[in-house]
Amino acid sequence: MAANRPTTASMTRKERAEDTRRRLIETAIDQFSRNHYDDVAVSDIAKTAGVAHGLLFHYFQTKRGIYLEAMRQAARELDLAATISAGLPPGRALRGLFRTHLEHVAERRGLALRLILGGRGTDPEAWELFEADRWKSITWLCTLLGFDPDNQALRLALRAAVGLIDEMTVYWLEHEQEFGVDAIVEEAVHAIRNGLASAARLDPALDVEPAREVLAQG
Amino acid sequence: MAANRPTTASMTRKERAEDTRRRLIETAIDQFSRNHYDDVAVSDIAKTAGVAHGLLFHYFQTKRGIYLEAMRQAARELDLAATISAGLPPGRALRGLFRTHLEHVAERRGLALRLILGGRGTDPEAWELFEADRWKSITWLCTLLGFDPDNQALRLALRAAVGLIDEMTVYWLEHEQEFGVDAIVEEAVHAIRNGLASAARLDPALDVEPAREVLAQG
Amino acid sequence: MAANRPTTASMTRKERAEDTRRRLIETAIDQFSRNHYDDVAVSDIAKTAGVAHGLLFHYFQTKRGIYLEAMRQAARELDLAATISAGLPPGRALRGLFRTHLEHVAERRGLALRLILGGRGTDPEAWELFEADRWKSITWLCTLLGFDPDNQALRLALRAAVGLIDEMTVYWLEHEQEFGVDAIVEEAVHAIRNGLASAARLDPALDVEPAREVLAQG
Amino acid sequence: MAANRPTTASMTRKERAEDTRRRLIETAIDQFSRNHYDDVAVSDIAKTAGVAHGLLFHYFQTKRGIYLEAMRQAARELDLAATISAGLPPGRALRGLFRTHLEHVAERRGLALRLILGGRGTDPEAWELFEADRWKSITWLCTLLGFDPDNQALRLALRAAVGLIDEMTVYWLEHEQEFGVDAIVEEAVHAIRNGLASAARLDPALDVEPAREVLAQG
DNA sequence: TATGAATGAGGATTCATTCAT
DNA sequence: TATGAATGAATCCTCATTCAT
Repeated sequence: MAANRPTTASMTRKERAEDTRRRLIETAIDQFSRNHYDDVAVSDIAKTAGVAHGLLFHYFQTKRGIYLEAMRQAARELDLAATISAGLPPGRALRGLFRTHLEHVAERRGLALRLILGGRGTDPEAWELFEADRWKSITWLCTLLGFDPDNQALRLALRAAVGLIDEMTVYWLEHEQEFGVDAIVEEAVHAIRNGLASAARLDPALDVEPAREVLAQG
Repeated sequence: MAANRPTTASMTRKERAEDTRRRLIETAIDQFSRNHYDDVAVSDIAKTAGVAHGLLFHYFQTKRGIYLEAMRQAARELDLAATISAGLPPGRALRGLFRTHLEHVAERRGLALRLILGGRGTDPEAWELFEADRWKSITWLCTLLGFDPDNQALRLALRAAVGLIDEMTVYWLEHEQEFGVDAIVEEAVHAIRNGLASAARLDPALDVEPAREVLAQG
Repeated sequence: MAANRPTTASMTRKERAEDTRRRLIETAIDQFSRNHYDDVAVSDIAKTAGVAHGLLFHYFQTKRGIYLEAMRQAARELDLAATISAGLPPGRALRGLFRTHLEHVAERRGLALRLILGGRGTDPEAWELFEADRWKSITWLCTLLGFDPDNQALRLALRAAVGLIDEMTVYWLEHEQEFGVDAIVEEAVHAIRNGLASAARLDPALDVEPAREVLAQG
Repeated sequence: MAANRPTTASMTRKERAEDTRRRLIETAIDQFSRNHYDDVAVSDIAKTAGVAHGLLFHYFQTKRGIYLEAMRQAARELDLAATISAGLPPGRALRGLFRTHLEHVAERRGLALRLILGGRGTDPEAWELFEADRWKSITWLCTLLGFDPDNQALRLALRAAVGLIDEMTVYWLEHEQEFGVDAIVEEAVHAIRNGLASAARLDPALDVEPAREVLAQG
């Protein structure tokens, strides 16, 4: 689990401190993606990280402190929107984004299943962290396709489509990838396109056909 | 909170016991749908139910015992499939089922948001209880439409469609029902129909068009 | 475990009550010889005896109540002195008494190992019950041999001899009776005879030789 | 109760910790030799030791943990064999050993009466601790006298002799030492010598006379 | 006599957090 | 920065005992 890093001996005091902090967060992410907040003991995190109990409080003040820090770090790692590559045609960009996302998620299975796809069941504040990323992606997509990101019908339909994609991802992860990544990516695009159609039904003022056309081409 | 019931005086000993038990479960459902397992204290449940601390253990042995009992009861209350009315044409039946479900869910908002739609984040064993209901519904639908409920592509696509519906329901609940129930029901049916199409893309051996047609008519 | 008794149906009300009581005590002896007082739950006794929880209190008022009643019953069952047969020559009587004791003890292994031979570790009040039996036997023996049962040296030496016999019994019970009962009985008699000698050394006023002679003949 | 120790102020942090630990064990021995395991409350131990409730668990994890640690410490303190002085003639060595043992036991009356001489009635695991010491002494004695310590007859007879000695010790302790230590020591030696004779009767292959002779001289 | 629901005190254990070194 | 001893509140669970039926 621990990557090979320079030995303790070869580090300056500051580097060692930085390293300790990193190790704590790393361990925290690991524990919190396995267990619920209340089922994780700070003393366990410290012990596993090989660090004195009290030091954890020196760095993060409180249990909730290290928890949120860990969540922030996890969100950063799995941030969909962070990988958006500008300049590509929308269909291409979206497909690339989904593929990258699936790869990330497959790598960090436990983390993803519990934190990202785990649903609202977890801590609300933490959920917001990940939910914010989702909305960032939705907003980005709306803008890309020339829609008003505040349109209620669009928001409902696209958020629901993301729900579909999340659930599909879970099924895919849990069934040892019986389906190829390409097929899943394609279904994700379909989900978005169907979402646009759904939005148009809920709000007839929307003209979604051009956008659906554009996304069809990848 | 307490429903109107016959007064304590008018009950036999056994009826009073039954009532106490019911009251405990009721309270437990309430508490567990507000807070996470670890954040609920058994003593609180007992106190709220107006019952001695130890009695709870007399009935349920352990905290987890009453928790699971409460979850089972909640699942029973919100069981989609339980309301299936036989004999109707599929499209009609499905729409009726969705409508009933949405009404239930609107009534038991807190419970639904945390437990049913709350996701895998909560207790795995509890999640299974609700997940089982979902699969029961999916299986019922497959059978109704003449499909093999074990087909992997169908399973993935329909489970994903349910994910969409759940997320749509959450959005609908959280936005004070800006959209009419009818519109949501209609979108849910679309989600299922799109799911069938998705399944056919993943598994070309499937012939889904007739079923999609049938569902279009409500 | 439960002996064959007339069926419940064939009993009068009073007999049934008597039977219930007996069953409770029987169960209590069993449980208390397996576990320490605090580790036995009244509810367990009641459940095992197949009797309502509260009924136990009807009969015995308190946990300690049924405990002492059970101990008394156990003491009665294993009372050494109870089997004393008058009229025999001392050596013969003593040997018969030891043999009977060993047989009893072998039959009620669990009970004996924990309660009788278990030592002072158990409840003092219960220990007294069994200790009293021991002193009764010692007194009987002194009288039989014409000694003053209050002589301190005799008391110390004979009580110590009983300690030897008890420990020998434990060893014998735990080693599947590698040694024949006859040999053990003979060693027990030796222990008593050595006890007399020991008493004489501690209190030179005692003349024990005649008694030692008498006991040698069996 | 508390021995004279350097004041708190004069200690390093580590020394103070060590001291706290010691104080906890000391208190535990005290409590457990007065009351049965279940009748001792951890919170009482902590309070008496003047230490926070939770600290006890920091050191010993569980109630049973501190209990066994206390028993081990008690066993160490009263270990007969630990005081064996090599090089002396057997009779002399044995007598010295008995005298030391009696002195120890008289000092730690409560502890001895309940734990060491208390018998099998207490916790089996704890009993084993003390029983092991007894067998160590018996083995030492066998070796000293040139016997095979695995001989069954010897084992039975010597273990029984130890039973005699224990019971004699109890009587002696409870009767305010009416008999002098020397007399008791001498009787203990007699018990061992009689044990050897007993073994020879049970196993005629044993030649115990020389050893009995040797022990006679002290 | 018999039942088992109801009570509430008591006790082990966990754990976040503080703090002296 | 780093350590781990110390604190005490919080919580689950057990169990003897009572009592209405």
